[in-house]
Amino acid sequence: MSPRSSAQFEEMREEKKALIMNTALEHFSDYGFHATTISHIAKHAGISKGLMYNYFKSKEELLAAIINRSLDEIYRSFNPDRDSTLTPDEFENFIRRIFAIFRENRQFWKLIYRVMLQRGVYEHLSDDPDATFTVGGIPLMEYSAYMAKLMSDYFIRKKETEGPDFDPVTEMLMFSNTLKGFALTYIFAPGQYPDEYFEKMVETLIRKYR
Amino acid sequence: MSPRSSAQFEEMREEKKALIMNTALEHFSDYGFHATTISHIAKHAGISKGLMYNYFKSKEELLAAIINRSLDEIYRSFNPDRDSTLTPDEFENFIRRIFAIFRENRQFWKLIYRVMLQRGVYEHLSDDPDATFTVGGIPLMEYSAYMAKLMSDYFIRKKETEGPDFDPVTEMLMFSNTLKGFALTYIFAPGQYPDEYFEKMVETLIRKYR
DNA sequence: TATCTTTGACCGACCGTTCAATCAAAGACG
DNA sequence: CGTCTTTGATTGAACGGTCGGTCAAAGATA
Repeated sequence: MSPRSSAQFEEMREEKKALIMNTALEHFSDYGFHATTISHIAKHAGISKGLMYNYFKSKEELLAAIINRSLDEIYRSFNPDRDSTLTPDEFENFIRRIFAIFRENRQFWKLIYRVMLQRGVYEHLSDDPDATFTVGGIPLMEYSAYMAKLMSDYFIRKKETEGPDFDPVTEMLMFSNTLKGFALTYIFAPGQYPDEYFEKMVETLIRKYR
Repeated sequence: MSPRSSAQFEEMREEKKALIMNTALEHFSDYGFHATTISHIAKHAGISKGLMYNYFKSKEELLAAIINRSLDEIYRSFNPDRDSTLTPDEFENFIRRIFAIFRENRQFWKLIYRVMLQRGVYEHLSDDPDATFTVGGIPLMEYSAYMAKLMSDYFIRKKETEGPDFDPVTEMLMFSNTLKGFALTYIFAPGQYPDEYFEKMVETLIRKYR
């Protein structure tokens, strides 16, 4: 370690890593993990194949780095009150944030859908202790469970104001799967409907499930 | 072509093709197209690698054959009145059939989700004129467009009975994306909820959108 | 024997990964 | 300032391995 290598050199290194990660994200999310070759990523990033391995020790570590970076980005922009229950206003805000996150990180979500749905890739990543995904320091699985609980509690509490005909489980499943369906359309076929439709859908979701 | 090869030999050949296709479907849908090797399929089908090429002239032709077979199966079990409009009863029946089709052809739908969402694989298949998918003789795209029209008309007609507050476009998008979300859950995480929940969801969908 | 089916060794292509060699830039020295 | 040394980023040929696909030959059948 030479003394000059501290500040600005580290920064340049991070910039280059980011360039590689952006290029790789584009390719992974469009073509999938297996179909994307290191050579393609390198060529599109404007560097040689070998240099890739000065920044990431394997193709899989590159993938893990991309996922972790995006998870952190998302976490920073989306942090509903923890240790608290969801108010209707917070619930409404949650729906809006979710759609915003899909809009701002579309490529990442494409990647996630493909990788998570691809048996083998995700399992292999899970086996590697260095690649355990975290969201704001919390293991991803734990974080998901917490969010699910928050949501579930919200619907259970709604029963008190909505009357005895209200089935919280059914309503929550309807809500979450509708969201899932819109996410899929929005991520993989954003041009299928005009943008106004998606905005309208947000309002409809809020009206129906808030 | 030997003279005796007509009836029963052709039948045996079709049986073996079916065996290969079933095995391949299992592997493609679980691991994806690229990650599945011809050798694995052959081994699991109990034949040699070389013999695969007596039945299918390439890995991609094998994939195309599987997709076409399943499309035909589905078409035969699911043929709502053509050249006609959808009545509420037919609409209800449509929802039930959709879920039944997802249940009966789960592996095929896993394959479809993965292949269709994977840029490159589908494009390559589309380029091959021999691999143009058809449903009951009709090109897949044409068939999809027809079904979408049928559905769209149904919601437009509903406006007459539901009053002026009813927005057919919004309602149809809510419906179709909810269905999409449930399909995704049902296909990729069928164990996430007990079977009764899915049955309940069918009834809820019918109640809300019929 | 003649014909058809089936095999698995084999091929060229391409994959992810490695590493010896290169080179521009920054420090050290005078 | 000019010259020599050191550094670490960068390259691309090369490697071991695996893939989809081929084909000569052995097996099965009649």
